[in-house]
Amino acid sequence: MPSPRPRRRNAAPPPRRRDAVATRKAILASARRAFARAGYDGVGLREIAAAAGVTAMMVGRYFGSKEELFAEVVADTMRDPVILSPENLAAPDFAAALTKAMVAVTAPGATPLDGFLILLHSASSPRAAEIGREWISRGHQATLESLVEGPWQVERAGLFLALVAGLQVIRQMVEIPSLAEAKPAVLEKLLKPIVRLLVEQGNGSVG
Amino acid sequence: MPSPRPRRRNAAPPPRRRDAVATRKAILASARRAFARAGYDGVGLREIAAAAGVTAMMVGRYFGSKEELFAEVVADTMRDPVILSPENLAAPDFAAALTKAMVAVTAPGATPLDGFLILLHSASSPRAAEIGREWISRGHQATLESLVEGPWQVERAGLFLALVAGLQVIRQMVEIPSLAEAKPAVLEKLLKPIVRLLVEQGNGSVG
DNA sequence: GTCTATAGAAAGATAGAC
DNA sequence: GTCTATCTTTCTATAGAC
Repeated sequence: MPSPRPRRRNAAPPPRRRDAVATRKAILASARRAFARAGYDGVGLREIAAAAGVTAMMVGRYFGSKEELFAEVVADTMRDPVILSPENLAAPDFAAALTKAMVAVTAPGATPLDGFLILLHSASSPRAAEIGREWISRGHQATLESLVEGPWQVERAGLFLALVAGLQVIRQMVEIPSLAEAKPAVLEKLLKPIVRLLVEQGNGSVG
Repeated sequence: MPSPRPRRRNAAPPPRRRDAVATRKAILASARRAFARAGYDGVGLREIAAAAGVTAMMVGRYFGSKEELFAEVVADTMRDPVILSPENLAAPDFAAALTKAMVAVTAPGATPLDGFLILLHSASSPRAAEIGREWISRGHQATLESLVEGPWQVERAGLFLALVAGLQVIRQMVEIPSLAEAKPAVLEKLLKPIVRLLVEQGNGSVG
């Protein structure tokens, strides 16, 4: 065997196609879509990689493991809140603004709130649930507690989170027609007084 | 090899230990616990079988497949509702009764509502989600629609379901401390007016 | 009726060529 | 930096002994 490797010159190794940062970004975006749709256990690294245009091995190379990839995706989606956004919090009637945003982002097919959705779909994995608990507790729960007026801020902030989670479960995850096909205006009308009860003052004398 | 099978007489084949109905019941109970804890994808047939004291093969023998076993477990848990129980529906102040039940069954560690919990944990499996959607739509949603007074029964019934689902997500699945460690009395006090808004009449003029 | 043993597919992770 | 190929484990489902 005189020439075992006659393919190419040794001087100019061809840099395949894409650079590192673009590949990493593509994998992250693909993983975000896949986890939101099928959850941590419901999707494989091969599938994520294929949708990103690379092979499964690249995922391990860039993120170490599936779990680390998941953690990064969650961090990415939780970074800028869409319901508790600065604009909504600064609105004159922020209960109304929160309600409107809540209905919009939990619409079937809507993806802006996929951070929450990823957690809901992935809660069967203990490790995934723990990652999500950290983000919600230290992020959204804390924001809400400082926002809610009146007594029992902690509990009322938690109930607000429960309401958002429940809407997402019924409308996006299980897709029960009663809410999945409901008109946004109707939902807003029904939800607004509930949100008011939770975030505005004057709820200490009920019951 | 003169006597290849000298173990036992051929006249009295020993019926191992348990009868069919007891084994089936044990498998069903084990599967219910396992699915509630880890979801459809999060648990294997081996684990379910081991907790029931049998081998994985028996599960296939009694239920055909994992999916059929799951469907039977869901049917079993959905059969008698614990929040929408006849007693609660017949209570003088049924909004208060529903609220109390809602807080009780979504307490961390509580398992009476594991039908819902199983679905939440299993929603990443498309087939499991579909099984759950059928039960909720035709069962609880229908019951609620006939119970709710006033306009928009469909949407308000759905919102009630969303509230229960959200409580279960936050308190049992993700276990956010704000609600998981909250006093039941506080939660009842905060939730009662919300439940009233949803199930009692007179909510057509808000907004 | 219950078991051991295994087939066949798919998962995550890794080695090594180029 | 990217690939093909493979290791190891784990899953569901099934065949066959007793």
